[in-house]
Formats: sequence, C-alpha cells, structure tokens
Amino acid sequence: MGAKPGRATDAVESLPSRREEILDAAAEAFMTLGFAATSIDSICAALGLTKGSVYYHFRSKSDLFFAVHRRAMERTRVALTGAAPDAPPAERLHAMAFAHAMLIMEHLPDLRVAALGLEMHLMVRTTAAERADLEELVALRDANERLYVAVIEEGVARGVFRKVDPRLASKPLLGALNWTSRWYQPRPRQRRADRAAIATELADFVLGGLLHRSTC
Amino acid sequence: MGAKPGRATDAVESLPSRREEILDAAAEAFMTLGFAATSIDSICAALGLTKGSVYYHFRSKSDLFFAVHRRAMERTRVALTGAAPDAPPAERLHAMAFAHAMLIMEHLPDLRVAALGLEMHLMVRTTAAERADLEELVALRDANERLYVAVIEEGVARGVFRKVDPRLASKPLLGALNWTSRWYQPRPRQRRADRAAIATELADFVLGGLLHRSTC
DNA sequence: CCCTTTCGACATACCGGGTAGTATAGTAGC
DNA sequence: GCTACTATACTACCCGGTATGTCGAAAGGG
Repeated sequence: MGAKPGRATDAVESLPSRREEILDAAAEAFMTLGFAATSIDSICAALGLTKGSVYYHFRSKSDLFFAVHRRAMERTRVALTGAAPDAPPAERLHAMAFAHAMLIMEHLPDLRVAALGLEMHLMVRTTAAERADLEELVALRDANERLYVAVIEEGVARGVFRKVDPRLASKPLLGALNWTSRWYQPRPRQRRADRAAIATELADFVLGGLLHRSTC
Repeated sequence: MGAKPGRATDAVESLPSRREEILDAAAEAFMTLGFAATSIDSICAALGLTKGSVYYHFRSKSDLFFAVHRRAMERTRVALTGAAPDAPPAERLHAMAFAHAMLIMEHLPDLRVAALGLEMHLMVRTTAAERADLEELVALRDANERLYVAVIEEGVARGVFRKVDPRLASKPLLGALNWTSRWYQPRPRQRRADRAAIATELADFVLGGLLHRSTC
C-alpha cells in the first residue's frame, strides 16, 4: 500500500513523502517513549520498514530527532506570526495563544517532542555536527519565545498589561500553553469546535495573567 | 568523607541518610539526562559507590526513579496543604502557587524529575509491581492537582474567579508553575529574596488567569 | 523496440559498546 | 558470629551504526 518503491514520478511530492512518513512515525515514538527509550527498530516496525531505509533518509537517530523538532518549531513560528499580526497587544496575544494551543492539539506528536526539550540532549556527549544542529534549534525556539516577549513588551508599554518583566512573564505563559501537550489526548468524537473551546480557555487564562487586576 | 560504611549508630537518621544520598544523586542524574539515558553506574560514580550498594537499597532502576518521584510528590503535597489553608480562595491560590514555585526552585532536581512525567513510562513494558507503583504515583499527582481544582471551584462558587471549568483551568495553572523546572537555573549569588520575587511573579500570573477581567 | 547500465530506495546481516541486573565475596560494628 | 552494608566480577541483552546485497525503475544507445 502507499507509494510504490522506486518510482520517481511525481518527484515533487513523492520524494519528501517517505521522509515525512518516517518523521511522523518518529514523532509518535519519541512522544510516547522519549528519545533515549525509542529504538530505530521500533520506528521501522511501525512503518513496516527496516533500518536500512531510515538510515538512507537520516544520518543518525539524533538527526531524526532534530528533524522532528525543527518541523515543530517551524510550525509554531508560522502559527504565531500569522495570528492577528496587526491587532493591538491584548488581542494579538490572545490570538497567538489560541493558535498555539490549537497547533499543539492538532500536531500533538511534533509539539510534544518539542516540549520535551533540548537541554537534556545538550548534556550528553555529542559530535560537532550535532552541536551545530542543536544551537540552530535553540535559536528557533528562542525566536518563537521572543515573539511572545515582544507583544508583552508592547502591551506593558501601552499600559494594557501589568508592569511585568516581559522575559520572565513569557515563561509561565509558555508553560501554560506547552503543558497542553502533556495532558491533552484527542478523543475520537472530538471535533475542531471542542478543541477551539479548550484553546479559548487557555488563551483567556494566559491573557488574564497579564491584564490588570479587577480592583475597581 | 561522609558517613563511614557499616555504621548502624544513629539508626534513626543514618539509615535513611544513605538512601537519601542515593536519591539526591539519582534526582540530579535523572534531571540532567532523563530516565533512559541515565545509567546506574553514573549515579554510583557521582557518589563514589558501586552498583552493589545501590541495588542493596533499591530493587531496580525503576524503583529508584519512583522513589525520587514519590519524594517530589510528597514535598509538593506538604507545600500546597500548608499554604494559607484558611484564607479565602484568591489569597489561598496565590499562596499555593507561591509555595509551589519556591519548592520547584529550591528542590529543582526532584521537581523536575516529577515534571518529566509518568505517562512516558506507562507505555514501556513493565512488571506488575512497577504498574502498582506507577498507579500509586499517579494517584499522588492527581491528589495534588485536586488541591488546585478545589480552590478554583471555591473561587468560582464565590464569584471571585471567572466562570471556568475548574479541572480544565488547573491545567494551564500547573503548566505555568511546573514549567519553572524547565527554565529556572539557580545562580550562585541568588538568594531567597530573588527566588521569592520570581515566585511572586508566577503566582500573580496564575491568579490573574482566574480573576475577572478589568473591564470596568 | 530491446537490451544494458545506472541509480534510487530499500532489505539483511553483523559488529561493537554500553548497561541493567546478579551472584558472590568482603568488611565493619554489635 | 550475626547483621548491615559495600565492592568485584560477570552475564545476557539490547541497540546504534555500518557494510553489503537486492530489485525495480529510469536512461541511453542502436
């Protein structure tokens, strides 16, 4: 089933499709078991492939993990930058958080792998090439975090947010959202509207964490 | 250095002391590398012991991991139940979040290991005894979560919090706090007052996420 | 239109290193 | 000598990575 092996027609789409299939399976496995406990063989078994195939598309297990991570970061960046970019700070932050929460629920494996973190792998002895990949991913993650920091700064400057340290305030904000990848599990009968309700609650929560208290 | 081997005096304190030493080293290692990537030998090396000693005190690597986890859950329970138990909901929630954040910063290894989660290890094939331990830990974690749910329920009932689903609202709350174990790293010159400032910010954030908006 | 060559995309077999766990022996206090 | 604790030596096993084989599809020439 699926694409026949060896065909080079539709090269535009079928060539990356195998890669994406492996990425999907890897994200599933990493999400469930974590990096160290996931074996390449288990990923292969889920696909009906063998190690030769995986190591044809990816240089190493770390490379595969990084690729999953990179995809998650890119998806996050697209979601955040596309969320009401011209709205005032409060509306924009709400839109960003909503989009972020929706993204996590709809691409759970990728985003959960990303939420597992990179720091843990910085400690293990790595090759120079892996270090470079790691630093690139850290940069991507920091760039996404800065999108939040920027909107918080603007909100504080305009007086619609409390006087907080934007960098510090971004931490619980990201925690509240990223934590979703830990407790959310999709239900069979759940539709987009259900996820939207959850995402709205989460966005309300993080926005409320920055607004002025109702001490009127 | 440290306690001499073989002594049984001060049995009240020295007996658990070795166990606690191993637990501390294990928490450090698990925090840095994760469960699967941490070897018993590396824990032993950090203590100047060998595997024989560790396997005398703990039946298995999982047992050691569970013990770290259990200690974290117990510490969390103590911190949460001791935080302004008789204050009204808003003050109590703020006190709980503050105590929680302080606990994470002051017992980073334990709490970070706990934040790594249990679900990941539920998937791997485990023995029946390990399953029992796992379910006990899940129960402890859920009990702590329910402490937050209860105060949210009370706050909603009294009208001081927004009309939220308490169980759902507890998720971003816990995420905002637990995430601290991911980004916080203690600085040499940092004192209790510095941590308290951070904890106050975090508690303000999660409390603000539940209060009514300032739409006056 | 046919045969041969080349190449992309996998499978198979294997090695080497690391590691959880065990079995056993040793050592210090009571 | 008994008990509590620790060190040493060893085994069985899993897993990442590699070296090599296979097979079908494009490519190319006549």
